[in-house]
Amino acid sequence: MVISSGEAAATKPRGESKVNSVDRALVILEYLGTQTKEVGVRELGQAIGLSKSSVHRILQTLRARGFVKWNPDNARYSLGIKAFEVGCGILRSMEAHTVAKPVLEQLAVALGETVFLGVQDDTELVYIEKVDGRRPVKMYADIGTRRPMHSTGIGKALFAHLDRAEIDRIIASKPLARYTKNTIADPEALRQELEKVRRQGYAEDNEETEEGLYCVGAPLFNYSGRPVAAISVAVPKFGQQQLPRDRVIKHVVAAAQEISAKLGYSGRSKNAALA
Amino acid sequence: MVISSGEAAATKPRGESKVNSVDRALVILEYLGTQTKEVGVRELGQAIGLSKSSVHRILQTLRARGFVKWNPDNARYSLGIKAFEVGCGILRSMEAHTVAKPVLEQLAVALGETVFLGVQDDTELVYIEKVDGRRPVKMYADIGTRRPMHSTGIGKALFAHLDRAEIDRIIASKPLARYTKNTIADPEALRQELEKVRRQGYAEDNEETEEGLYCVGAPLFNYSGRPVAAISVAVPKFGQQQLPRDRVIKHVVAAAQEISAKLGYSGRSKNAALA
DNA sequence: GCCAAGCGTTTCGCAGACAGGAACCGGCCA
DNA sequence: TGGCCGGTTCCTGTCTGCGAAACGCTTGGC
Repeated sequence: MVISSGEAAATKPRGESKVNSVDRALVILEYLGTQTKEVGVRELGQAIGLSKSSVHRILQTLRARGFVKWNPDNARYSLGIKAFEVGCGILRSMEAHTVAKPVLEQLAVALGETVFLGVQDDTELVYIEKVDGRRPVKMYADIGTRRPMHSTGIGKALFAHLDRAEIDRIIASKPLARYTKNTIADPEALRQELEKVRRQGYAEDNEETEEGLYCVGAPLFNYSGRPVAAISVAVPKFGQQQLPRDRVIKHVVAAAQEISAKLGYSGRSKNAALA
Repeated sequence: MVISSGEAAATKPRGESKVNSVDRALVILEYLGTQTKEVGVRELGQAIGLSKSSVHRILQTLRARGFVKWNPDNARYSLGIKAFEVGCGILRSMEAHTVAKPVLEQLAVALGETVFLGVQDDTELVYIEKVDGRRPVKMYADIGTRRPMHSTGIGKALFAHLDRAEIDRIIASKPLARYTKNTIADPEALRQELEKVRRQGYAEDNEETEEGLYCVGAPLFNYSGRPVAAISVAVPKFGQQQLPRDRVIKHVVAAAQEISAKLGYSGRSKNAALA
């Protein structure tokens, strides 16, 4: 069923029925997820525009289920372990993660650099796994972090293998943010870059997200030829990094192909299969 | 509100105020977290005892915030990436995780076995990090998994360093489940075991959770001397495993002490500080 | 040692949001 | 083709959840 053409018109007038209090609870969870420190009821209410009592009542509910932790010493709230437990459930149902992890670990050892696994979420990308390399410094990104699709190795690797319509949608969704002087912030240039990435089968991020950081990303395909995730290796440009590009690229592409094969990918794309 | 304060209700003056729909939404999230496959509205409603329309309305709300993903092909629901993203927020605010991870990776390389990091959550323990060793088989546990405190290396290492009252509370909370013939299921025997663990500074799990699996766990203390987490190494007893116990124990304890030191632990316990 | 300010918690009456049965729609299978 | 199963939408009475205000408690300034 491909009704992508009229979906905007068809889905829009449809009842946007939602439950107010549930929505508020989710906003609270989101907010707590961004905070590294415990927060108070009032502060929380002010941050998200709700009355103290409403926030308090919802927090009690979240607490009763373990999604929120309450510190009896200062009566402040923070995210509970249950939130983590539930969120991790997604990894168990994601075959790509299970299959990819051991390969990522080999890759990290072979190259000695930090390796990432990421998936697309709407118009952005979320890192879902990270294996550190031998380098002491390694705070480029963390599991659960969100990044744009156009500036990272993983992002571009995924981006390039989407349908034309999907690419258009993402590019149109918001202006391409610029992070460094190398960031590709022009839509037309990005399209050309994606075309190149698609042809060569891997993506390079040459200080496009962060100064001094070079990344190589490659997509993972499942049995149906859909790009379900992507991996990347981050190589700092500081110091004397002897790793030649070719070597990094070769390893990343090989690892990606190994994972794709384990996911049942036979080399044919989704588009070809549907045509 | 009906005047219920007349008699027995006086025992419940404590505000048990909670928001019904939020609670239901959390139940839905919990349920989705346990499923590896997408579920339908009706199935979900039956599983948690709610009407189709209520479930649907809540799912729409969760979906709008990205906590739930909707598969347009089969119109089924599953956990959304946002749930993962939010849940991971807890790792960023947990110093022990950040500090421990590189040490765990060294440990995994040094011993070639799988290493875990876990924290206490009420009466149980939750794994929050895992670094695989070189062995091919390694499906003992996964990140986000819950385990009892009395049968695992990590669990006993944490358990042993809690306050007396806390130990009593956890033991009293539910009967000690037996998993293998070695599981310590007797409260008194467990107390003695914990005393031993506390004295020697590490915990051994000799096939107490799973047949054929030997683990060594050690606690991590923060600046205030509180046991905030614990690490463990799992060694399969199958095949020819040459790793002598002493070597595993030495490495685990050393790694735990290194992490504790980085967390500001100076060697004095919380109890001593309070006395 | 006092008072004031700020915090989290609790109360309470009313508005209106929510629950859930039932109808509707569309796809799948026999 | 007809029956079934599941998702979505509609509608109404009920009871839930909202938020201003009151309540204790702790803190810090004078």
